[in-house]
Parts: sequence; structure tokens; C-alpha cells
Amino acid sequence: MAQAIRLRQASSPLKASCHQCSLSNLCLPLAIEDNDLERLEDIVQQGRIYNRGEHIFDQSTPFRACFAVRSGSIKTSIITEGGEEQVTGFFMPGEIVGLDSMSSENYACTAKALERTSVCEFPVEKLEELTRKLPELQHHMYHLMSHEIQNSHQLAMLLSKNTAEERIAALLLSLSSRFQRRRMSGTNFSLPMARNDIANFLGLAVETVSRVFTRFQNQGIIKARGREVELLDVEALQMVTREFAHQNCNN
Amino acid sequence: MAQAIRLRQASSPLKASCHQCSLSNLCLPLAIEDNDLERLEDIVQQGRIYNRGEHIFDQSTPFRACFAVRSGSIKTSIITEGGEEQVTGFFMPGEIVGLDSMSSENYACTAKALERTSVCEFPVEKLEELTRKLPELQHHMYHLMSHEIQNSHQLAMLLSKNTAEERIAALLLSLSSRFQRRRMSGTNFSLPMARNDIANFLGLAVETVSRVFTRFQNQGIIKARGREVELLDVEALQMVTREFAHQNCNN
DNA sequence: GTACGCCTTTGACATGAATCAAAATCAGAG
DNA sequence: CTCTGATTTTGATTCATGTCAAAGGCGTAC
Repeated sequence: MAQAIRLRQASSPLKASCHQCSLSNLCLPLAIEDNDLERLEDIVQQGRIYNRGEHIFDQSTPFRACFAVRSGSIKTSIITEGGEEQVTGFFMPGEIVGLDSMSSENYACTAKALERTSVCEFPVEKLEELTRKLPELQHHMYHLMSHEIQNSHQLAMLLSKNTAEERIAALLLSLSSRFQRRRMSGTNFSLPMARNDIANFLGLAVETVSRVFTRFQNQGIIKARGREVELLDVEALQMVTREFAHQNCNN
Repeated sequence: MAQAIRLRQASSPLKASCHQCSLSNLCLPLAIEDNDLERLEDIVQQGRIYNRGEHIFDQSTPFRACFAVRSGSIKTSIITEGGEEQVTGFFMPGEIVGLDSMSSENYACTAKALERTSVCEFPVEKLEELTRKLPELQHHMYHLMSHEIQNSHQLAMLLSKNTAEERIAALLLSLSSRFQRRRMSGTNFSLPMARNDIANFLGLAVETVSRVFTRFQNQGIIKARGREVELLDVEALQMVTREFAHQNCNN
């Protein structure tokens, strides 16, 4: 511990303590037995704290590490040649950012802190090496990556087949369940991202997002004041997301 | 070799010969040094041949293996609770199907042969084990998976920001480059999938796909008769996909 | 060769969401 | 606390694409 403090004073990254981290049941340690945990701690660096708007990494810069969100939240986005932004994901505490760049030369997207955010850093080469030694960790990496593919397919589906209302309901429910995983309220939370980011992520215009929010509010399904959201009727929201499916069931 | 023939006669899966396969520079062997190749061959099974419409695997059945396309082509799709289909990808010779299910209990999608198709089969447990022993193979797996995440993000982007024409131009160009990788004509090929599948994949109505094809044809950009396609003006197609970006450049 | 079903194309019309415009609200800097 | 720019909301209008309807073309099976 004294060692760690000395390191920090030398402005070197602090060695992380996964043992003590409250997110260890969500994050990478989830996959690892207690007595192997130290080996993960050996390669993890507790990164610095980022202020809102700061970049954790930038698209097309050399890929060095994956990051686990410790607190705060992150949005990832791709910038096209024409300078258009496409938000590809939002990441909350315990979630891993950068998997889409694994084994690429450069980062495939840009990661930006949506609020004051701290992260843990997993240098790639070391991570890759460690996954060779810890089969469960390798397995978990495959799991995380395949999960991200599935997520992305889900998103594609949402974008190609669902209405504005369905997309927004789905996002609210996704956020809700992710808050719940962290033992926070699933019905009363504050959105980490602006309407603009929601719109971009869901392939809608900002105005449409705004309109749907007020529509949901008028229907008594949610209560929203700025970024503060309260889900008043979760079942109704679930109905909205499945409406599409239900219609087909009845035909 | 005699051994292999005997196996086939016993209607057991034939041991594949990656050494002799013309796709070895596209497929998994790409990542492996010659003297390690046998170890891959040890775990690969040359799967059977599937007729058009046959399923290689089904969503929600136990995940057993990834597949490399040897000849023919495959489409993958997700079926929602309501029975709606969403096509998530098309796979051509040398490409790997099933990565989105890696380390899941069950297949995340259904894979269907679009034409007479043969595949090689990589049982998961063996593959996972082998990747632990061959660092380059592990690296390549990470690479393939992260690439599929990126692909999927690209698709999401196409779906959320681009017009029907842009989406279809992008698909045609993607197919073109994939044919070229196999040293086939990049301007003269036959689409393995029906208009319906294209429409579903790109989040459009069949009618829209059809209309865009005829519009492109009238503009002299392509020539299409049924599934036979000739790209007459590749640059024009590239212009279409980048039009969106260019507009913003000029502003 | 013919008939059947399926896939594709074409046309007319309806609509959800984008765009344009502007007011209202919020948050950060000084 | 006040100003200023950014974000959010609301309204009016437009447009690309979906939907409905029907005809045409193609391949397969008999």
C-alpha cells in the first residue's frame, strides 16, 4: 500500500485493487477465481479521472488498452470521413470500453466522458497474454465480445424495424436494467447523456426524441425533467417495445 | 489421406486439409504458421454440404461450433419473439460464421444456406483450447470478433443515417470487394441473396430495393437482370455512398 | 410444354419522422 | 447574480419511404 502511494506521488498510475472494488462482480474480475485475481491486478492500472467532455481515447490513434468504467459514464462514437458523428454506445460502471478495437492497429472509435468519470486501464498486450494463462478470462473475453456483437445486432434491428417510440422505450429500459444491476433504482435515475446523443444513437432527430419524451409523459408512462427521469409505468414501456412483435402475434 | 477417405466412407466428418484449401489465405489458417497448421487441421471437421434453404444452425439451440464458409454463401438472421426476421449478415467463402455466439450457451442467430454451400466446422471447446496454445490464433480470433463488432456498427450507421440509395450502393460495393478478395470479378457477379433478404438486411421495403435497382440502372451505374449484377460505374457508386459525407465537407 | 407459385417490378397513395423556424429553459463563466 | 451560449421544447411544413394493389417474369415440377 505504501508502495502504491509512493507510485501515485511519482505521478505513476496507481495499481488497482480489484479485491476492494465494488464493481468486481460486474467487471472482468467476475470471471476470475480469487487466487488468480492478483494477476489481473498486476496488469490493471487505475487510470486518471476525466472531466465531462474529455476524451479517453481517439479514433485512429494507436490502440493501447481497453478500459473499464469505474464511475461516471462514457459514450463511444465513430466519425465518418465527412465529419458526421455516429454514437455507437453508452458505457456505465462495470462495463468494458474498447472491445471493438481489440487487435486492431488503431482505435475504431472515440470514447468521451459524459460526466466526471474514472476508469481502469487494461493494456492490450498484457491482457492478451494473461487471457492465455487464465482460460476463464479468455472465455470471458470471448463472451464479452460476442455479447457486444449481439448488442450491436439488436441495435441494428431497432434502427431498421422500430418506430421512434419503440427505440426510446427500449433505451430507457436498457438503462433501467443497467442501473438495477448496480443496485440503484431502476425507475428513478438521471440520464448521463444529452437528448442529442440519444437522438444520434437511435438514428432520430433531436426534435423527435423530445416529442416522444413529452408524449410518454402525457401518457403517464414516465416523468422527465431535463435529464432526471422517472419510469412510472415500466410495463407500459415494455408493451411499447414489444408492440411490434405483438401485432404480428395477433395476425 | 487414406485415413481421411476411410473416415468419410464411415460417414464420419472428413478431416479438412487446410494446407490444400484455396481459401487458406482468407480463413483462419491466415493467422497460423505452416508448422502449426496441422494442429488446426486436427480440430477442424469438414462439414457436410447444405442445399439452398437448409439451416446450418438454429437460434437458441446449443452452441457447438463456428463455421467457415468453403463454397456457396450463408445468411444469418435473428428471429424476434413476434416472429419477425432481421437479417444480420451475409457470409461468403473464407468468412467465419457464429462468432456472435462465442461463449454463449446457445446460438444467437440462425444460419441458412443461400445456395448449395459447404462449410468447415470448428468445435468451440477445441477452438478455445487451441487459441490458448497458439497466441497468433487467439490474436486472430480477437481480431475477427472486434471486426465483426465494427462491421455491425457500420451497419447501424448505415441504417440510421443513410438513404435507401446509399445503403444499397454500400452493399453492392461490399459484395464487390469481397468477390475481388477471392480473385473473382468485382464488377460482374451474381447476388447470392433475394431482394427480400437485401431489403430486410438494409431495413428497407422490398419495393424500395427494387426501385433503387432500376434507378441505378437508368442512371447507367449498374446493369441488373435478376440476381446477375454488373457494376458499370464503380466510382459513381462510391460517390453515392459518400454523398452524405461530401455534402458536409462542402458546407 | 404447360401450369403453378414465387420473386420482382411498377404505380398510387399515406404517413412517420426530418427539416426549418423560433421560443423557452438551463448551465456555466465571469 | 447576470449574461451568454447551449440545450430542449414546440409548431408548421416537407419528403422519403412504407404500404397497398396489381401486373409481369422466372424457374420448377409435372
